[in-house]
Amino acid sequence: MTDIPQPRKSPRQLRSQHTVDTILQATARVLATHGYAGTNTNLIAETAGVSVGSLYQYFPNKNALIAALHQRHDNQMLDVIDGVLNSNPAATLTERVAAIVQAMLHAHLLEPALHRVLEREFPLFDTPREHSLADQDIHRRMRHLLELHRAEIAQQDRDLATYVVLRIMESLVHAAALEPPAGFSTERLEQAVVDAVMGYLATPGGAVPRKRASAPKAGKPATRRKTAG
Amino acid sequence: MTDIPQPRKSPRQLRSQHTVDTILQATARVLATHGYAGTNTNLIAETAGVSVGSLYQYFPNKNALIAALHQRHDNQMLDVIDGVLNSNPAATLTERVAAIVQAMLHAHLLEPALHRVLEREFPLFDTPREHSLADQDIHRRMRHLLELHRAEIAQQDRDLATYVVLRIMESLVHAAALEPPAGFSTERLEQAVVDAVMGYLATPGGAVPRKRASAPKAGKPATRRKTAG
Amino acid sequence: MTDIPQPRKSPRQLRSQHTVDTILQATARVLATHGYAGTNTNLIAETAGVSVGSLYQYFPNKNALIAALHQRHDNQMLDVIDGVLNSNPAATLTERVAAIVQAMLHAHLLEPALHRVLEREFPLFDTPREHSLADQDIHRRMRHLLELHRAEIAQQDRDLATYVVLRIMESLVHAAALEPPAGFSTERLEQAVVDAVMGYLATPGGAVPRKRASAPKAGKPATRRKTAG
Amino acid sequence: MTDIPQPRKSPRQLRSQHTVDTILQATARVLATHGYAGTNTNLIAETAGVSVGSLYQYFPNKNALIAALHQRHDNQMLDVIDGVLNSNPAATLTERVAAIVQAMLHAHLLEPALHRVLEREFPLFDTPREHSLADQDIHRRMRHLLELHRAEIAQQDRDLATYVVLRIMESLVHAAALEPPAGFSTERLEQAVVDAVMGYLATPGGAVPRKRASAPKAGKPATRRKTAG
DNA sequence: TATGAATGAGCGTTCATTCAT
DNA sequence: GATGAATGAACGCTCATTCAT
Repeated sequence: MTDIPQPRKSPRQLRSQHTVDTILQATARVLATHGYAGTNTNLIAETAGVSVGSLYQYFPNKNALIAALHQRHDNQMLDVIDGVLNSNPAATLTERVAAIVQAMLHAHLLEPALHRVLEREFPLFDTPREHSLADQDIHRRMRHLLELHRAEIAQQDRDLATYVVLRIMESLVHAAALEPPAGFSTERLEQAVVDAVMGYLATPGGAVPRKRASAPKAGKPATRRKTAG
Repeated sequence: MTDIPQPRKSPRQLRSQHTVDTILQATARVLATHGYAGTNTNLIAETAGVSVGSLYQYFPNKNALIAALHQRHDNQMLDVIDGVLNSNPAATLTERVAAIVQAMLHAHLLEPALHRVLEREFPLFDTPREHSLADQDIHRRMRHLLELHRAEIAQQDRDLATYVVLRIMESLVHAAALEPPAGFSTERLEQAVVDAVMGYLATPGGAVPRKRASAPKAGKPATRRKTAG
Repeated sequence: MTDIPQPRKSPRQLRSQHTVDTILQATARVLATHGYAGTNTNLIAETAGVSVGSLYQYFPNKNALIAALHQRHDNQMLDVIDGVLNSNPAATLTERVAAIVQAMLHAHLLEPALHRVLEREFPLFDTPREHSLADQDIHRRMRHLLELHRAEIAQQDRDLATYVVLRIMESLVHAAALEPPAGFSTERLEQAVVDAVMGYLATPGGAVPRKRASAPKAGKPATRRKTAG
Repeated sequence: MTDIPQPRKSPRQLRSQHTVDTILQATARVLATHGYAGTNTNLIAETAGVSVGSLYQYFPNKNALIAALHQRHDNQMLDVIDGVLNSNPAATLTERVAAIVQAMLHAHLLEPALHRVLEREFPLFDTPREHSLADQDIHRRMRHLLELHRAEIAQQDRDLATYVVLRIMESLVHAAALEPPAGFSTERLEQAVVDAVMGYLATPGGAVPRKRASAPKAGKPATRRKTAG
């Protein structure tokens, strides 16, 4: 539980790097096909065509394998955001958010079973979501994106907004990709994620009087101004 | 994995009912303090001051204990929504959403460690999110709420909206209560959840041209009409 | 393992006797339908419509139940033999053996599953087949039968013969009733048991020179005289 | 109950083979000394001087251990018959049967306690006596033996005769070796087994009128013709 | 370095038996 | 007597990890 999930040794040789990759692939496959409960290091090693001993040469323990997979996933997400940031400089925020959501969804749809497991099994869950480096990078990139489009955003606190947007994206993309509710196409769900993100950003925020407010007049929806000229 | 998490026998005598409660309390405590990996039935029984045999008299297996805890939690959430629905008939949607969010947050803050574990460990996760009865009720209630306030909502598909709103609430409330980002007060996080929900509902949706549409001109934000009047 | 399998108290009252019978019936049924591994006292009690406590009022432990069932079976066999002995005074040995075999077979065919289990599970197997009273009675009756027909028997030692005949009957009747080889009708198997018993009895016995005998001439079958004029 | 009792992996290395042997020896010893009820995998492993893990590396479950012991025993019996078949071509059927009986008895007398347990505990007893390969071989060999000596046999159906002979041998050898009745020497019991087998084979069979035949006149023994010229 | 046989603590679960009611 | 909730020792089995080869 309190293990350091770092690769035991950084593979300097090519062969080692290849072995590490193979093991990780095997871990993903076993996790996806057998679920967490059915996953064990011996099976992973066997699937990878490697001996258990070798596995432990590169990963100090089972948790490290899962942590590495999380790492990998975080990096993929990071790449997704980076890709969007670095292309089409003229795009609107909505377009960019849509592009990110679409790419995320796509990534999750490649191995839904694996992601279903990864979503639940976070080996170091004692430590309060000790953000991985990639995780911090993701935050930074997203914050940068919001900064770029600050004119299109009603939310004032961009740091908080970054956090909220990432949470919304994560949960809704997971929902859409991994446990899609019956009756809705992936396209509509995808659109819903974008709606949720953009809707939040378009909201000034903090407008609701907390507790004990004299009951507002009527059913008028939250008033909203266009966020940009 | 494919177990039926139904109590083995419904306790008829008072003594039995008490035993069941005690066991569930103990499960929550052990889960919260030891995490899922550190939780085992013998420890639960010991903590409950009960023999393992008694535990298995009422719960067919370990998973059933967790499932029961989920059930309990779902029912709490259901009560929260019901409570809001049944009070203050003149309230706006925003106020009601705010009330629900606040109550949810409050509920999660009572036993954050337990909820942290419950969030990840869903013993029946093979079954494609086979919504518990309470879960379905929650959906129904929320849909009813949106129906009541349909005039304040821009999203057309109220079924989809219900799903999205519940997902957003769940993920952001969890985030706010169980792994709050440093630097933000609970109040602000709470407000952010409301913003996200209301922002989404206020968005007409579907406005984004999908793939390969003639690239939009410029950085115009997602257009948005006032949802009502 | 070293338990005394005697009923804890002899049921003097009618109600008690009935309870005991019910429990024994239930034991038989559970044993037959669930096999030994699937049989447990709680299930037996439930099947009998009686509480476990009551069960233990009449049987000191699980083994006692099985022992009682064996007892019951032994008594049935005893009755079978008695019945044959007490009828048709003019019958030949062959006819009587045939009648016994037939009755035994019939008895086993009523509850083959039960007998299959009973055959294997003899609770006191440590004690070297401590013959039950009924068992001893059976031996006595069979010896008496052979005595009556001594003129038709070639085997000299009637005590040994009794033992052998009972063993043959038991094993072949079990085989015929409980695991009949494919391709043979019950009738033929039944006949085979009679053949085996009568064949043995018709053999003078001890005719084979032990080890180192000067090799006999040829393939002549074991010569045999008619056993009786 | 419905387990496949195949070794989990066939040990390729010498060390492995040795481990397997040791485990089987230990199983036999524990079974013989503690009985089936007193036998458990941890004890077996301990007795073998091996860890439970190792035991389960080669045997999928407890039953597989017993099944392997049965296998071993079946093979021994097979060897016994083969040995007799391949020696002394001039021997009569009686001599050969005597030799087989003697060898079987001898084999059982080496580890009577073990065989006592094995006789009762046949882990695969659900499967309708799915004869092991060795078991089938035994049948084939015995049938071949009867074929060779068909001139010395009165029973017409040699397939049925094979079955009956094997059952008789098995039950009487067990009786003689494992629970010898007081008062008889092993030699006499051995002779009795031979008598039973040869007596059965010398009987034409089927001579008994079935049910309700006009009652035969008197105590004439089962008539019997000489089986061969 | 790689292998894979071996380890053994530990877990989920059962069930014969007891005893307060 | 009868009940059935409670007990808890014990067992089958797993699997992360080690280490001799």
